[in-house]
Amino acid sequence: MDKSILLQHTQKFIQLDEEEQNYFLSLLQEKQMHRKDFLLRENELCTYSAFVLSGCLRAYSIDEQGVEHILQFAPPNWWITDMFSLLSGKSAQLNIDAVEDASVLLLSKSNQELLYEQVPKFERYFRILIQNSTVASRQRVLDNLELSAIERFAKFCNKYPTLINSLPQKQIAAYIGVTPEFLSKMKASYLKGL
Amino acid sequence: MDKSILLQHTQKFIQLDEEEQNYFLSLLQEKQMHRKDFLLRENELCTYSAFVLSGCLRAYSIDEQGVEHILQFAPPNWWITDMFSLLSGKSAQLNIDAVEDASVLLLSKSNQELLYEQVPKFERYFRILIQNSTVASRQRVLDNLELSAIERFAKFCNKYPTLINSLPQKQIAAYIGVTPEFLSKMKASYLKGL
DNA sequence: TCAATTTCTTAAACTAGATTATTTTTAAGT
DNA sequence: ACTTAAAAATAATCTAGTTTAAGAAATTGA
Repeated sequence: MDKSILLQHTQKFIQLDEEEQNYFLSLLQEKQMHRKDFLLRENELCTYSAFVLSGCLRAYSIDEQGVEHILQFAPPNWWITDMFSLLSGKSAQLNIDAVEDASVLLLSKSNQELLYEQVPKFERYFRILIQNSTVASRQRVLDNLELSAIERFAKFCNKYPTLINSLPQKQIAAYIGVTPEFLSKMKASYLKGL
Repeated sequence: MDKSILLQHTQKFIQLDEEEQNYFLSLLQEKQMHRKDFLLRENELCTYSAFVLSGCLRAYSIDEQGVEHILQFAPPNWWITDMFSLLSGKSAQLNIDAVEDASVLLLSKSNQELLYEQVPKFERYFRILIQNSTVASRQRVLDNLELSAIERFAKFCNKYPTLINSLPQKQIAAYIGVTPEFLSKMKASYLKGL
Protein backbone atom coordinates (compact mmCIF):
# COMPACT_ATOMS: atom_id res chain seq x y z
CA MET A 1 0.00 0.00 0.00
CA ASP A 2 1.19 3.46 -0.86
CA LYS A 3 2.64 5.34 2.09
CA SER A 4 2.98 8.59 0.20
CA ILE A 5 -0.43 9.83 1.32
CA LEU A 6 0.96 10.09 4.84
CA LEU A 7 3.91 12.12 3.59
CA GLN A 8 1.53 14.37 1.71
CA HIS A 9 -0.34 14.80 4.95
CA THR A 10 2.74 15.78 6.98
CA GLN A 11 3.79 18.18 4.22
CA LYS A 12 0.69 20.23 4.86
CA PHE A 13 2.10 21.18 8.25
CA ILE A 14 5.90 20.78 8.23
CA GLN A 15 8.67 20.60 5.63
CA LEU A 16 10.73 17.41 5.65
CA ASP A 17 13.79 16.57 3.59
CA GLU A 18 14.25 13.17 1.96
CA GLU A 19 16.22 11.77 4.86
CA GLU A 20 13.66 12.85 7.46
CA GLN A 21 10.86 11.39 5.37
CA ASN A 22 12.62 8.04 5.12
CA TYR A 23 13.43 8.05 8.79
CA PHE A 24 9.78 8.71 9.61
CA LEU A 25 8.59 5.90 7.34
CA SER A 26 11.15 3.53 8.85
CA LEU A 27 9.45 3.95 12.23
CA LEU A 28 6.10 2.84 10.87
CA GLN A 29 4.68 -0.60 10.55
CA GLU A 30 2.09 -1.43 7.93
CA LYS A 31 -0.94 -3.49 8.80
CA GLN A 32 -3.77 -4.92 6.73
CA MET A 33 -7.11 -5.28 8.50
CA HIS A 34 -10.34 -7.01 7.64
CA ARG A 35 -13.77 -5.77 8.60
CA LYS A 36 -14.27 -6.25 12.35
CA ASP A 37 -10.57 -6.85 13.09
CA PHE A 38 -9.51 -5.10 16.28
CA LEU A 39 -6.61 -2.73 16.67
CA LEU A 40 -7.30 -2.30 20.38
CA ARG A 41 -9.66 -3.81 22.91
CA GLU A 42 -10.98 -2.35 26.14
CA ASN A 43 -8.71 -3.09 29.11
CA GLU A 44 -5.67 -3.62 26.93
CA LEU A 45 -2.81 -1.15 26.90
CA CYS A 46 -2.77 1.14 23.88
CA THR A 47 0.78 1.45 22.56
CA TYR A 48 0.15 2.57 18.99
CA SER A 49 -1.32 5.38 16.96
CA ALA A 50 -2.64 4.40 13.56
CA PHE A 51 -2.80 6.40 10.35
CA VAL A 52 -5.48 5.16 7.97
CA LEU A 53 -4.37 4.66 4.34
CA SER A 54 -7.57 3.06 3.11
CA GLY A 55 -10.81 1.77 4.57
CA CYS A 56 -12.26 3.04 7.81
CA LEU A 57 -11.77 2.41 11.54
CA ARG A 58 -13.76 3.53 14.55
CA ALA A 59 -13.14 4.06 18.26
CA TYR A 60 -15.97 3.28 20.65
CA SER A 61 -16.80 2.32 24.20
CA ILE A 62 -19.35 -0.16 25.47
CA ASP A 63 -21.48 0.83 28.46
CA GLU A 64 -22.74 -1.38 31.31
CA GLN A 65 -25.81 -2.34 29.31
CA GLY A 66 -23.65 -3.46 26.42
CA VAL A 67 -24.53 -0.51 24.19
CA GLU A 68 -21.83 0.86 21.89
CA HIS A 69 -21.03 4.58 21.78
CA ILE A 70 -18.81 5.75 18.95
CA LEU A 71 -16.27 8.46 19.72
CA GLN A 72 -14.57 8.67 16.35
CA PHE A 73 -14.59 7.41 12.80
CA ALA A 74 -11.25 7.37 10.98
CA PRO A 75 -11.52 7.39 7.19
CA PRO A 76 -8.34 7.63 5.07
CA ASN A 77 -5.94 10.40 6.11
CA TRP A 78 -6.94 10.30 9.76
CA TRP A 79 -5.00 9.25 12.83
CA ILE A 80 -6.74 7.15 15.43
CA THR A 81 -5.70 5.97 18.89
CA ASP A 82 -6.84 5.84 22.50
CA MET A 83 -4.94 8.92 23.56
CA PHE A 84 -5.83 8.45 27.21
CA SER A 85 -4.30 4.99 27.37
CA LEU A 86 -1.38 5.88 25.14
CA LEU A 87 -0.37 8.85 27.28
CA SER A 88 -1.18 7.59 30.75
CA GLY A 89 -0.05 3.99 30.32
CA LYS A 90 -3.34 2.96 31.89
CA SER A 91 -5.63 0.41 30.30
CA ALA A 92 -7.91 1.50 27.48
CA GLN A 93 -11.61 2.21 27.82
CA LEU A 94 -11.91 2.28 24.05
CA ASN A 95 -12.19 -0.40 21.42
CA ILE A 96 -10.79 0.33 17.99
CA ASP A 97 -11.79 -1.84 15.06
CA ALA A 98 -12.23 -1.73 11.30
CA VAL A 99 -15.71 -0.98 9.97
CA GLU A 100 -14.52 -2.16 6.56
CA ASP A 101 -11.33 -3.72 5.20
CA ALA A 102 -8.55 -1.27 5.84
CA SER A 103 -4.86 -0.68 5.63
CA VAL A 104 -3.09 1.36 8.30
CA LEU A 105 0.35 2.52 9.35
CA LEU A 106 1.21 1.98 13.00
CA LEU A 107 3.43 4.30 15.01
CA SER A 108 4.40 2.91 18.40
CA LYS A 109 4.61 5.18 21.41
CA SER A 110 8.35 4.56 21.75
CA ASN A 111 8.97 5.30 18.09
CA GLN A 112 6.92 8.45 18.41
CA GLU A 113 9.12 9.58 21.30
CA LEU A 114 12.20 8.71 19.26
CA LEU A 115 10.78 10.74 16.42
CA TYR A 116 10.30 13.80 18.64
CA GLU A 117 13.95 13.54 19.70
CA GLN A 118 15.43 12.94 16.26
CA VAL A 119 13.18 15.27 14.29
CA PRO A 120 11.74 17.92 16.62
CA LYS A 121 9.61 19.29 13.79
CA PHE A 122 7.27 16.43 14.55
CA GLU A 123 6.40 18.06 17.87
CA ARG A 124 4.81 20.72 15.72
CA TYR A 125 3.12 18.27 13.36
CA PHE A 126 1.44 16.38 16.16
CA ARG A 127 0.72 19.51 18.16
CA ILE A 128 -1.24 20.91 15.23
CA LEU A 129 -3.14 17.66 14.70
CA ILE A 130 -4.00 17.46 18.36
CA GLN A 131 -5.10 21.09 18.37
CA ASN A 132 -7.49 20.32 15.54
CA SER A 133 -8.71 17.28 17.36
CA THR A 134 -9.35 19.33 20.50
CA VAL A 135 -11.28 21.92 18.54
CA ALA A 136 -13.37 19.15 16.96
CA SER A 137 -14.18 17.32 20.17
CA ARG A 138 -15.01 20.56 22.00
CA GLN A 139 -17.34 21.45 19.20
CA ARG A 140 -18.95 18.07 19.60
CA VAL A 141 -19.46 18.67 23.31
CA LEU A 142 -21.24 21.91 22.45
CA ASP A 143 -23.28 20.21 19.75
CA ASN A 144 -24.45 17.64 22.26
CA LEU A 145 -25.42 20.42 24.65
CA GLU A 146 -27.26 22.65 22.23
CA LEU A 147 -28.53 20.63 19.29
CA SER A 148 -31.50 18.28 19.03
CA ALA A 149 -31.07 14.76 17.66
CA ILE A 150 -32.29 15.83 14.21
CA GLU A 151 -29.83 18.69 14.10
CA ARG A 152 -26.96 16.43 15.14
CA PHE A 153 -27.92 14.01 12.40
CA ALA A 154 -28.02 16.78 9.79
CA LYS A 155 -24.61 17.98 10.94
CA PHE A 156 -23.20 14.48 10.72
CA CYS A 157 -24.45 14.16 7.16
CA ASN A 158 -22.79 17.42 6.18
CA LYS A 159 -19.55 16.56 7.87
CA TYR A 160 -19.18 12.96 6.68
CA PRO A 161 -21.04 12.81 3.35
CA THR A 162 -18.94 9.84 2.25
CA LEU A 163 -19.53 7.79 5.39
CA ILE A 164 -23.28 8.25 5.26
CA ASN A 165 -23.67 5.65 2.51
CA SER A 166 -20.99 3.19 3.50
CA LEU A 167 -21.87 2.99 7.18
CA PRO A 168 -24.65 0.97 8.82
CA GLN A 169 -27.27 3.35 10.16
CA LYS A 170 -26.88 1.73 13.54
CA GLN A 171 -23.38 3.12 13.80
CA ILE A 172 -24.43 6.60 12.85
CA ALA A 173 -26.97 6.39 15.67
CA ALA A 174 -24.22 5.27 18.05
CA TYR A 175 -22.21 8.33 17.04
CA ILE A 176 -24.87 11.02 17.26
CA GLY A 177 -26.26 9.59 20.49
CA VAL A 178 -29.69 8.16 19.72
CA THR A 179 -31.13 4.66 19.42
CA PRO A 180 -31.21 3.09 15.93
CA GLU A 181 -35.01 2.99 16.19
CA PHE A 182 -35.20 6.71 16.76
CA LEU A 183 -32.83 7.49 13.91
CA SER A 184 -35.02 5.41 11.64
CA LYS A 185 -38.07 7.32 12.85
CA MET A 186 -36.34 10.67 12.31
CA LYS A 187 -35.41 9.77 8.74
CA ALA A 188 -38.95 8.65 7.97
CA SER A 189 -40.56 11.78 9.35
CA TYR A 190 -37.96 13.95 7.64
CA LEU A 191 -38.67 12.35 4.26
CA LYS A 192 -42.39 12.70 4.83
CA GLY A 193 -41.84 16.41 5.39
CA LEU A 194 -40.47 16.83 1.85
CA MET B 1 -0.11 38.96 41.69
CA ASP B 2 2.41 36.17 41.89
CA LYS B 3 3.38 34.76 38.53
CA SER B 4 5.41 31.94 40.00
CA ILE B 5 2.48 29.53 39.94
CA LEU B 6 2.69 29.58 36.17
CA LEU B 7 6.39 28.76 36.27
CA GLN B 8 5.66 25.94 38.68
CA HIS B 9 3.12 24.70 36.18
CA THR B 10 5.53 24.74 33.23
CA GLN B 11 8.17 23.01 35.34
CA LYS B 12 5.93 19.98 35.62
CA PHE B 13 6.43 19.37 31.91
CA ILE B 14 9.65 21.07 30.73
CA GLN B 15 12.86 22.35 32.33
CA LEU B 16 13.56 26.05 31.84
CA ASP B 17 16.64 28.00 32.86
CA GLU B 18 16.38 31.44 34.47
CA GLU B 19 16.72 33.28 31.18
CA GLU B 20 14.01 31.23 29.48
CA GLN B 21 11.70 31.77 32.43
CA ASN B 22 12.18 35.50 32.31
CA TYR B 23 11.72 35.56 28.57
CA PHE B 24 8.49 33.65 28.92
CA LEU B 25 7.18 35.99 31.61
CA SER B 26 8.14 39.01 29.51
CA LEU B 27 5.71 37.84 26.84
CA LEU B 28 2.80 37.78 29.25
CA GLN B 29 0.46 40.55 30.20
CA GLU B 30 -1.29 40.57 33.53
CA LYS B 31 -4.96 41.41 33.79
CA GLN B 32 -7.30 41.89 36.73
CA MET B 33 -10.91 40.97 36.16
CA HIS B 34 -14.09 41.53 38.10
CA ARG B 35 -16.98 39.13 38.20
CA LYS B 36 -18.80 39.19 34.84
CA ASP B 37 -15.99 40.98 33.02
CA PHE B 38 -15.46 39.54 29.56
CA LEU B 39 -12.20 38.30 28.11
CA LEU B 40 -13.86 37.43 24.81
CA ARG B 41 -17.26 37.87 23.26
CA GLU B 42 -18.94 35.88 20.54
CA ASN B 43 -18.13 37.18 17.03
CA GLU B 44 -14.93 38.85 18.17
CA LEU B 45 -11.55 37.54 17.13
CA CYS B 46 -9.77 35.59 19.84
CA THR B 47 -6.11 36.60 19.94
CA TYR B 48 -5.14 35.53 23.46
CA SER B 49 -4.83 32.51 25.68
CA ALA B 50 -5.25 33.17 29.39
CA PHE B 51 -3.68 31.42 32.35
CA VAL B 52 -5.71 31.80 35.52
CA LEU B 53 -3.76 32.85 38.62
CA SER B 54 -6.75 33.31 40.91
CA GLY B 55 -10.52 33.32 40.63
CA CYS B 56 -12.40 31.44 37.96
CA LEU B 57 -13.35 31.99 34.32
CA ARG B 58 -15.69 30.10 32.04
CA ALA B 59 -16.13 29.59 28.29
CA TYR B 60 -19.67 29.21 26.97
CA SER B 61 -21.86 29.59 23.96
CA ILE B 62 -25.37 30.96 23.69
CA ASP B 63 -27.86 29.13 21.48
CA GLU B 64 -30.64 30.61 19.33
CA GLN B 65 -33.06 30.56 22.25
CA GLY B 66 -30.61 32.51 24.37
CA VAL B 67 -29.67 29.57 26.58
CA GLU B 68 -26.07 29.37 27.82
CA HIS B 69 -24.04 26.16 27.44
CA ILE B 70 -20.79 26.01 29.35
CA LEU B 71 -17.86 24.31 27.66
CA GLN B 72 -15.20 24.89 30.30
CA PHE B 73 -14.52 26.27 33.74
CA ALA B 74 -11.02 27.56 34.39
CA PRO B 75 -10.03 27.67 38.08
CA PRO B 76 -6.46 28.66 39.05
CA ASN B 77 -3.72 26.84 37.14
CA TRP B 78 -5.80 26.38 34.00
CA TRP B 79 -5.43 27.86 30.55
CA ILE B 80 -8.51 29.07 28.75
CA THR B 81 -9.10 30.33 25.21
CA ASP B 82 -11.30 29.85 22.17
CA MET B 83 -8.89 27.56 20.40
CA PHE B 84 -11.00 27.49 17.26
CA SER B 85 -10.90 31.24 16.81
CA LEU B 86 -7.28 31.55 17.93
CA LEU B 87 -6.07 28.97 15.42
CA SER B 88 -8.32 29.67 12.48
CA GLY B 89 -8.42 33.44 12.72
CA LYS B 90 -12.19 33.20 12.34
CA SER B 91 -14.58 34.89 14.72
CA ALA B 92 -15.32 33.26 18.06
CA GLN B 93 -18.46 31.28 18.88
CA LEU B 94 -17.51 31.34 22.53
CA ASN B 95 -17.84 33.90 25.26
CA ILE B 96 -15.26 33.91 28.02
CA ASP B 97 -15.96 35.76 31.23
CA ALA B 98 -15.13 35.73 34.93
CA VAL B 99 -17.51 33.89 37.25
CA GLU B 100 -15.78 35.59 40.18
CA ASP B 101 -13.06 38.23 40.54
CA ALA B 102 -9.97 36.87 38.90
CA SER B 103 -6.44 37.61 37.88
CA VAL B 104 -5.02 36.16 34.67
CA LEU B 105 -1.92 36.20 32.52
CA LEU B 106 -2.49 36.78 28.81
CA LEU B 107 -0.37 35.27 26.08
CA SER B 108 -1.08 36.71 22.65
CA LYS B 109 -1.06 34.48 19.60
CA SER B 110 1.90 36.32 18.12
CA ASN B 111 3.88 36.07 21.36
CA GLN B 112 3.07 32.39 21.51
CA GLU B 113 4.49 31.91 18.02
CA LEU B 114 7.54 33.91 19.02
CA LEU B 115 7.91 31.68 22.04
CA TYR B 116 7.82 28.53 19.91
CA GLU B 117 10.61 29.95 17.76
CA GLN B 118 12.79 31.23 20.56
CA VAL B 119 12.26 28.39 23.03
CA PRO B 120 11.17 25.28 21.12
CA LYS B 121 10.64 23.43 24.39
CA PHE B 122 7.34 25.26 24.58
CA GLU B 123 6.11 23.25 21.62
CA ARG B 124 6.29 20.33 24.00
CA TYR B 125 4.69 22.17 26.91
CA PHE B 126 1.66 23.21 24.91
CA ARG B 127 1.48 19.92 23.07
CA ILE B 128 1.16 18.10 26.38
CA LEU B 129 -1.48 20.50 27.69
CA ILE B 130 -3.46 20.19 24.50
CA GLN B 131 -3.17 16.41 24.64
CA ASN B 132 -4.65 16.47 28.12
CA SER B 133 -7.36 18.79 26.98
CA THR B 134 -8.21 16.46 24.09
CA VAL B 135 -8.40 13.49 26.42
CA ALA B 136 -10.70 15.45 28.73
CA SER B 137 -13.06 16.69 26.06
CA ARG B 138 -13.25 13.28 24.40
CA GLN B 139 -14.13 11.78 27.74
CA ARG B 140 -16.83 14.38 28.07
CA VAL B 141 -18.27 13.42 24.68
CA LEU B 142 -18.44 9.82 25.88
CA ASP B 143 -19.98 10.87 29.19
CA ASN B 144 -22.70 12.72 27.32
CA LEU B 145 -23.35 9.64 25.20
CA GLU B 146 -23.45 7.06 27.96
CA LEU B 147 -24.33 8.68 31.27
CA SER B 148 -27.67 9.86 32.60
CA ALA B 149 -28.08 13.38 33.97
CA ILE B 150 -27.68 12.17 37.57
CA GLU B 151 -24.48 10.35 36.71
CA ARG B 152 -23.07 13.39 34.93
CA PHE B 153 -23.90 15.49 37.96
CA ALA B 154 -22.18 13.02 40.29
CA LYS B 155 -19.13 13.00 38.05
CA PHE B 156 -19.02 16.78 38.02
CA CYS B 157 -19.11 16.85 41.82
CA ASN B 158 -16.20 14.43 42.02
CA LYS B 159 -14.18 16.26 39.42
CA TYR B 160 -14.70 19.82 40.65
CA PRO B 161 -15.35 19.53 44.40
CA THR B 162 -14.18 23.10 44.95
CA LEU B 163 -16.40 24.63 42.28
CA ILE B 164 -19.50 22.92 43.57
CA ASN B 165 -19.87 25.38 46.44
CA SER B 166 -18.66 28.54 44.80
CA LEU B 167 -20.68 28.20 41.62
CA PRO B 168 -24.35 29.05 41.08
CA GLN B 169 -26.26 25.84 40.50
CA LYS B 170 -27.59 27.30 37.29
CA GLN B 171 -24.10 27.18 35.82
CA ILE B 172 -23.53 23.60 36.85
CA ALA B 173 -26.74 22.77 35.02
CA ALA B 174 -25.45 24.64 31.95
CA TYR B 175 -22.29 22.53 32.08
CA ILE B 176 -23.77 19.08 32.56
CA GLY B 177 -26.53 19.73 30.05
CA VAL B 178 -29.82 19.92 31.94
CA THR B 179 -32.21 22.71 32.87
CA PRO B 180 -31.70 24.36 36.29
CA GLU B 181 -35.18 23.13 37.27
CA PHE B 182 -34.26 19.54 36.59
CA LEU B 183 -30.98 19.81 38.47
CA SER B 184 -32.90 21.15 41.45
CA LYS B 185 -35.32 18.24 41.17
CA MET B 186 -32.47 15.71 40.95
CA LYS B 187 -30.83 17.10 44.06
CA ALA B 188 -34.10 16.99 45.98
CA SER B 189 -34.88 13.40 45.05
CA TYR B 190 -31.28 12.39 45.71
CA LEU B 191 -31.38 13.86 49.22
CA LYS B 192 -34.74 12.20 49.85
CA GLY B 193 -33.13 8.89 48.92
CA LEU B 194 -30.62 9.17 51.78
C1' DT C 1 -29.31 48.46 54.81
C1' DC C 2 -32.65 47.70 51.67
C1' DA C 3 -34.56 47.43 47.09
C1' DA C 4 -33.69 45.05 42.98
C1' DT C 5 -32.28 41.39 40.64
C1' DT C 6 -30.87 36.88 40.28
C1' DT C 7 -31.14 32.21 41.84
C1' DC C 8 -33.55 28.20 43.71
C1' DT C 9 -37.53 25.29 44.56
C1' DT C 10 -41.81 23.04 43.64
C1' DA C 11 -45.27 21.21 40.83
C1' DA C 12 -48.23 20.14 36.84
C1' DA C 13 -48.45 19.43 31.96
C1' DC C 14 -45.84 18.12 28.14
C1' DT C 15 -42.45 16.07 24.62
C1' DA C 16 -38.20 14.22 22.69
C1' DG C 17 -36.35 10.24 22.67
C1' DA C 18 -36.07 5.26 24.84
C1' DT C 19 -37.85 0.69 25.18
C1' DT C 20 -39.98 -3.43 23.71
C1' DA C 21 -41.73 -6.26 20.30
C1' DT C 22 -42.73 -7.74 15.57
C1' DT C 23 -41.94 -7.82 10.62
C1' DT C 24 -39.35 -6.79 6.52
C1' DT C 25 -35.13 -5.94 4.19
C1' DT C 26 -30.34 -6.26 3.49
C1' DA C 27 -25.95 -8.15 3.73
C1' DA C 28 -22.41 -11.75 4.93
C1' DG C 29 -20.16 -15.94 4.94
C1' DT C 30 -19.75 -20.52 2.94
C1' DA D 1 -26.85 -19.40 -4.64
C1' DC D 2 -28.30 -20.26 -0.34
C1' DT D 3 -28.62 -19.78 4.46
C1' DT D 4 -28.11 -17.35 8.50
C1' DA D 5 -27.46 -13.53 10.76
C1' DA D 6 -27.58 -8.66 11.09
C1' DA D 7 -29.80 -4.27 10.06
C1' DA D 8 -33.80 -1.43 9.20
C1' DA D 9 -38.62 -0.12 9.54
C1' DT D 10 -42.85 0.40 12.05
C1' DA D 11 -45.66 1.03 15.94
C1' DA D 12 -47.30 1.07 20.74
C1' DT D 13 -45.99 2.15 25.26
C1' DC D 14 -43.18 4.39 28.54
C1' DT D 15 -39.90 7.75 30.91
C1' DA D 16 -36.14 11.08 31.60
C1' DG D 17 -35.87 15.48 31.12
C1' DT D 18 -38.31 20.08 29.42
C1' DT D 19 -41.50 23.75 29.74
C1' DT D 20 -44.22 26.97 32.00
C1' DA D 21 -45.50 29.33 35.94
C1' DA D 22 -45.26 31.24 40.41
C1' DG D 23 -43.53 31.82 45.00
C1' DA D 24 -39.38 31.67 48.36
C1' DA D 25 -34.59 32.45 49.24
C1' DA D 26 -30.37 34.33 48.48
C1' DT D 27 -26.97 37.85 46.39
C1' DT D 28 -25.65 42.08 45.07
C1' DG D 29 -24.55 46.52 44.55
C1' DA D 30 -25.55 51.33 45.60
